Amino acid sequence: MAIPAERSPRGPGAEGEGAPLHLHRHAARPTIEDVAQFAGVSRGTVSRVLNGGHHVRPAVVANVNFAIETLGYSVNQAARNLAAGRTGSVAFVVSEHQEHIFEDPNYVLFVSVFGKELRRRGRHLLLTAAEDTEEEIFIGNYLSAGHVDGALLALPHADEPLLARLAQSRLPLVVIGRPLGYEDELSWVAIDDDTSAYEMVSYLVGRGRKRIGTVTGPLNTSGGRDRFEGYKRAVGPTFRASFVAEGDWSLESGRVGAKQILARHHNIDALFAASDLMALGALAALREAGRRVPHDVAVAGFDDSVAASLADPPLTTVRHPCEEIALEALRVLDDLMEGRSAGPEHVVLPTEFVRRRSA
Amino acid sequence: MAIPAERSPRGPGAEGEGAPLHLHRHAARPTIEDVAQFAGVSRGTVSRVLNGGHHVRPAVVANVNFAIETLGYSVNQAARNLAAGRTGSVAFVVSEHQEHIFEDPNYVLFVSVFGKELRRRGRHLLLTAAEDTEEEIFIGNYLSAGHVDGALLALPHADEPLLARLAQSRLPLVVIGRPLGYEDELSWVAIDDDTSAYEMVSYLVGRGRKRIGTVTGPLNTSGGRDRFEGYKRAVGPTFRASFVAEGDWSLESGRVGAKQILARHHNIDALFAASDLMALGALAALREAGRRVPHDVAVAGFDDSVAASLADPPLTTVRHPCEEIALEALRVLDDLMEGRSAGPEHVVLPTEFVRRRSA
DNA sequence: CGGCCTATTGGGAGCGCTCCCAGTCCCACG
DNA sequence: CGTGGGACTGGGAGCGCTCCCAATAGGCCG
Repeated sequence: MAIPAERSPRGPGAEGEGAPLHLHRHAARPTIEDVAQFAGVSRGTVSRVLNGGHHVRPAVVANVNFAIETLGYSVNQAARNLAAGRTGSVAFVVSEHQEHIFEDPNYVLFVSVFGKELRRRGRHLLLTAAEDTEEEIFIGNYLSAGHVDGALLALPHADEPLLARLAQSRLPLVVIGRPLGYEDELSWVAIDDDTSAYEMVSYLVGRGRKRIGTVTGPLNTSGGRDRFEGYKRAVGPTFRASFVAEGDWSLESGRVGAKQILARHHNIDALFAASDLMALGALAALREAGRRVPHDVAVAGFDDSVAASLADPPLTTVRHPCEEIALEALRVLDDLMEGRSAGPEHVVLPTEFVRRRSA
Repeated sequence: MAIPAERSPRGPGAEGEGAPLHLHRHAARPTIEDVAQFAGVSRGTVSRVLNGGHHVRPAVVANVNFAIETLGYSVNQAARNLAAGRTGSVAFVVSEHQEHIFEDPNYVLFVSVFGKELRRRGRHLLLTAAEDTEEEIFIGNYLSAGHVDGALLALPHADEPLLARLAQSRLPLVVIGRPLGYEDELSWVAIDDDTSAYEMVSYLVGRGRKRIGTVTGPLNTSGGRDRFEGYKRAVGPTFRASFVAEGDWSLESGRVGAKQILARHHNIDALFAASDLMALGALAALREAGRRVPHDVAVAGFDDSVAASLADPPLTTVRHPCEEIALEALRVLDDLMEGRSAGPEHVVLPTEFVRRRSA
């Protein structure tokens, strides 16, 4: 019942000879019209209920919902998107080489949260990794061509041509992390890297550590730069460049960086790595050099990724609220897409000091 | 030009008073009609060109393509999907806990390949992780409700209720890896785990190793089981259960497993881990136990993931052709979705022995 | 040279929604 | 009791495609 026989076949042809085959494809998913008929209201009313139920009597809302439940109706996104003039998808753009992406648990977490949340809103997540400049151009074109309603960007490097391109398109955009050079024009969600790093290094100082080295993130990213600034502020006048090595967030770069510093100052008593992964690398380097952690050298990481608690010893680190960042970015993007926000929005989320055994 | 003034506004209202505002949204993306007009053909012809150009004169095809290029036209997926009666998306379902997923580079590679390839075909990738039974039910309903055109499954465990549920839905489905218990009814793409493992362990035997331990994958997965079978076949009558520890693919389980075997047989001279990650863990355990690799103990992994070449020493392993598997799975799924295949299709892809320094 | 067949082409119908204009109904107010 | 106005509803129009039927244009055979 409620799947009326008059659901007309595709073309005008082939009437009366028994139901045309293509009518049965997929057991005829019910449409909004079926629901309307079942509930004894009009298509318009069902649509209203589907979209928040405003201006519909509560009793009618209940009726319609009952019909929806009974018929097992679920909205056809394609039709909705076409009618509403949107695409129904949001892109998540990362510009990194694949090896790095897979290494970084944060990305995976972002993807997971974005995917789940967007599905709840009847939207899709489009994953795009810009591995080289050519890809970036393709992506830029693709995004500007109107295939997506908005985009979430995680572009660590400051010199992104993609960013410049997208900044002037009208596409709703939210950047994860502070976009160097576009802080004012674009919306972004980030943490206070500087202060977080400052607090961590101050903690090391407070524990009596005197010779504190650091493996920084890439200094052309806001995260890398700001965490380094925090470190400098905390060590104060004792700062010396020979205590610093620049890494690229990766485990390997942490190992190499720690080795360099160790070669220059065999007596360092603490090491602040700007990411957990690099801290893991540093841990390996220290082990190889025969240093005990935290007894000889205290090690601090950043991110509080899964790796941090699995490390040996578990890492003292700064919790980077990835999930909250993801949700907040989504909220800002929603506002942008629905035209609810006046201008670029900037959100800074708090971090949290996590003390474990490495420092 | 070519954006004709007669593109009618939404409703019948507000004519003649200058163009209604909403006409300008997004700079009016050109439609198939605009292209048709520009090329001097009909909508139908443009559509034909868009879909392969069959039954259209080459000269006309060229014309239409020129128009498309000139106007910067790109198809509106929502409209296409609605008209074609499909959803335009494909789900990739993984059932694993998040920590494991992020640990496994294979998944990330799959996601990347699927995403890129599907985008090329104008489809979306829907990522869904079934973290618990409740989630599985939700996903099962969601998929069966007709929100996707097909699904790719990576469900390592044999006892998947989700699998049972989906197996009887009419949804086109391709499983990555051999689905224990559903080998015949479902399509799948896999490698020959048994033979690959057999060859690897035979290699160890051929190098004169006599006491070969193994850390297996979960024995309720086809991969774990089959690699173990290959190991048993290769060691032959010298097989003893005390040389075996069951792992769960994770690094940590590799370490634990190796330690167990080491405790029982302090004189093992080779170790076959059913995954690179577990081999990495085993490497750590051996290092802690003061064994040199490969001098004292040869170590072999499986997968040839990025981790394998970064390990110290680099791992001798079996290359698992992830990318090829992904592409093949997509092809099979395409066939299924387009109704081109008669029944379930089964593909077994070749692996490759990769010799590095660990064995 | 006429008729038949096939390769092309045009364009009507419709996919399942959202939007929005016109009512319709009902209640408070004067 | 008449009227204005707000809360609800119904349903036409249209989103931009694909499908498919009918129509046209050649090409080939007898």
